[in-house]
Amino acid sequence: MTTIQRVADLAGVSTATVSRSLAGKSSVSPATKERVEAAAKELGYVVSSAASSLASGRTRNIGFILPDLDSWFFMAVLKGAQRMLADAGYDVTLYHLPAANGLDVDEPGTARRARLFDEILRRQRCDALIAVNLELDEREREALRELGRCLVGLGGPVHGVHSLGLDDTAVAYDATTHLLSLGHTAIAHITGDAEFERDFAMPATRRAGYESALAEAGIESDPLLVRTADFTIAGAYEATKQLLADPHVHPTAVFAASDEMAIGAILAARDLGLSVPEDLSVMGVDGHDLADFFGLTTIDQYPEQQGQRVAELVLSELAGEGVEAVVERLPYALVQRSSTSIAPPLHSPITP
Amino acid sequence: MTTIQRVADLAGVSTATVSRSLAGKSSVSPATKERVEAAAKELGYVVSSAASSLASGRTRNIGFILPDLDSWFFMAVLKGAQRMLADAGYDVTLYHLPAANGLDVDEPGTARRARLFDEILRRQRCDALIAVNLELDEREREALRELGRCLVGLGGPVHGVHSLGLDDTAVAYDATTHLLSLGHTAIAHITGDAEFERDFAMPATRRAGYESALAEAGIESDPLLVRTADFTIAGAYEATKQLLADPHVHPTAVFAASDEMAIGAILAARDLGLSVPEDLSVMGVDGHDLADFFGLTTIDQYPEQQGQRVAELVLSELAGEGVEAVVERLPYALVQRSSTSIAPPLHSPITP
DNA sequence: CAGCACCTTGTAAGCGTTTACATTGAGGAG
DNA sequence: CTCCTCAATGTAAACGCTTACAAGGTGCTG
Repeated sequence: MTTIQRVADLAGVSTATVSRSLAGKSSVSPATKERVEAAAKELGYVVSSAASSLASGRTRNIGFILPDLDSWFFMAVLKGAQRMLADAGYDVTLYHLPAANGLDVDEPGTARRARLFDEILRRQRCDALIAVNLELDEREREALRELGRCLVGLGGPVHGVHSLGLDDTAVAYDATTHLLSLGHTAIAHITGDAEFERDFAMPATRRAGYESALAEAGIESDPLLVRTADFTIAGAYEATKQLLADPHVHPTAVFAASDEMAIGAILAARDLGLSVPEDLSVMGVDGHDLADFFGLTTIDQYPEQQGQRVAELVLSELAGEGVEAVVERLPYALVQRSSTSIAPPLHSPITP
Repeated sequence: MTTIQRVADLAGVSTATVSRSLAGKSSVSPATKERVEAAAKELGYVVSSAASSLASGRTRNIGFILPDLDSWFFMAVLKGAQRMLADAGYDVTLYHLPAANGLDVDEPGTARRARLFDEILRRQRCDALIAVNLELDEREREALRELGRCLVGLGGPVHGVHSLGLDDTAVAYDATTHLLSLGHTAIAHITGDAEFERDFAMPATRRAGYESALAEAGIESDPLLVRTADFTIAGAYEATKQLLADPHVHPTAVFAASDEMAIGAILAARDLGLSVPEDLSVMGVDGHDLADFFGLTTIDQYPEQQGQRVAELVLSELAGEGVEAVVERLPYALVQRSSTSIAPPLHSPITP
């Protein structure tokens, strides 16, 4: 182990000067700094993060808490954040927060969740926490507050904390309005099931946006046109099949709450012999890698940039720059591709 | 901050005893242990990881190095590993290792890569490293060796290091043999481009397995039947379209090197008006979440279990149990679904 | 030329644990 | 009863760095 003492000896200065030098503090003469750097390089010296953390109270590590490791969206966000943080010299430690489904308190997921708040995060391994899409109960919120760490939420409106998020109502409103402007009136909505997704207010919010756009257009919203599924291709595929097979409704457009769901909808339509967009327009939300491939019209929310942005925010807060905005709305944009077009003349899409 | 001293005071013992107690060392009387635990709980004491690391040299943190954050496969592996490690009390820190494409040395990716080896990993933040699918050059290998940390590779055969991996030749051989056994003789192969994927020996290995199976069946392999693309749905989609449009070849089956590629192949076939499996059998490798949805016959390599397994290995090595196997072959299994069936009578699939 | 301000550097006191070693006391063997 | 062993605990020295504070110089001002 090459310690700071060795570097100090080689450079002929004290360890304090080495520390200051390497930390880029101003009060070191250029000549000394150069000598120190040369010595450090020669010895291949790198600070020990444990010692540094213990002495300074800073870890140069950011915790990234997310509800799922196998969702495309979260990974895109993580990617953006990781890159920015790494470039700033921060490591990223991953914490998986299983949904607390509230049903079964003794269930392992709940125990894991409690453990995260009671032990893991309290080990002081992180300077700051980024929490994606999570809704906390009061006890958990309190636990985080006690940590006294910088905490910023992305997506889920973490109460009383800096957070970034889409204006989900506006997003859904805009998407629906796009379909309305194409002449669609029977617009279905595929979204997540609010019951199951306790950690996740988004489905309800998006649905509200969808309904308000309809209302504004003077269209009464039909509960039969709203279907729920989990946020997967397969889930939406099933939901869409059922929707399209239902003789009581004849949607000419589907607004899905995520791109993966929208892809499921497209595949379902195809398998029922419907053409997209001739028989059915489909749009999603996200800006998924595959959106282009499927020609999917979508509301792009630039997930990778979201990650970057949240990282920036954390970095500037750590740098002591007072960040005022407690809630920041993220940008989004409608990207028009080939999965939406003007409404076909009214007919039952199942029997062309 | 509630320190160990406070706990010691409250329990009426020395800090040494508290430390021993909480670490579960044997030489503490049950009565004392109980008192210490009660005190710790009352004060909500949790050890400071920095102090503990500095004193003990152990970090309780594992580094997970991977070439990509947006590949389904890596995330599945990560998920399995993260869960197992978290349950063992370890945190997981993510390191992104951009491919060193060798072309442009000054390119930022290369700089980032160098930095990872020269600085980041040397900060001693991890007790062990798990490296997924990466090929190192000599300098990098040396850098890792110098770390003196436990290192295990998954996938990419990290030279001279414990590693887990599929027998890619056997996998491809078995897949191809499956198609042969269904009567196919014109079997195409969609795989990664070995040139571009410098960090990735797998495409070549799988291709070898594919060819050896053909050879064993007395079939001469036709270079026109082998197409390359990046490992994405979209890439394979294009490659498959070109393959199927090529008048010189008439494949009745496609073996794709990954499930995502296989899905691309299925979608391409559909878009050309071919039915899967009637006109074209398709199979992949991985065990993708979506394989079931697409009825994809595949060789499941249980990525999540791979993550668990690699985590287990690391944990037992850290526990000091001498692990002997330097290379461990991972299990896999053919899962037959509806995307493969017996070969159709010979004809050009493009003009039925 | 004294006095002052400021820049650079060194000194040394932590930071909160772990752990080698010393100490104490109890129980068992002889 | 003495001596030895061993279990349980305490003492105190690291662990490798950061940083408040002190000290020494330099150059300027008046």
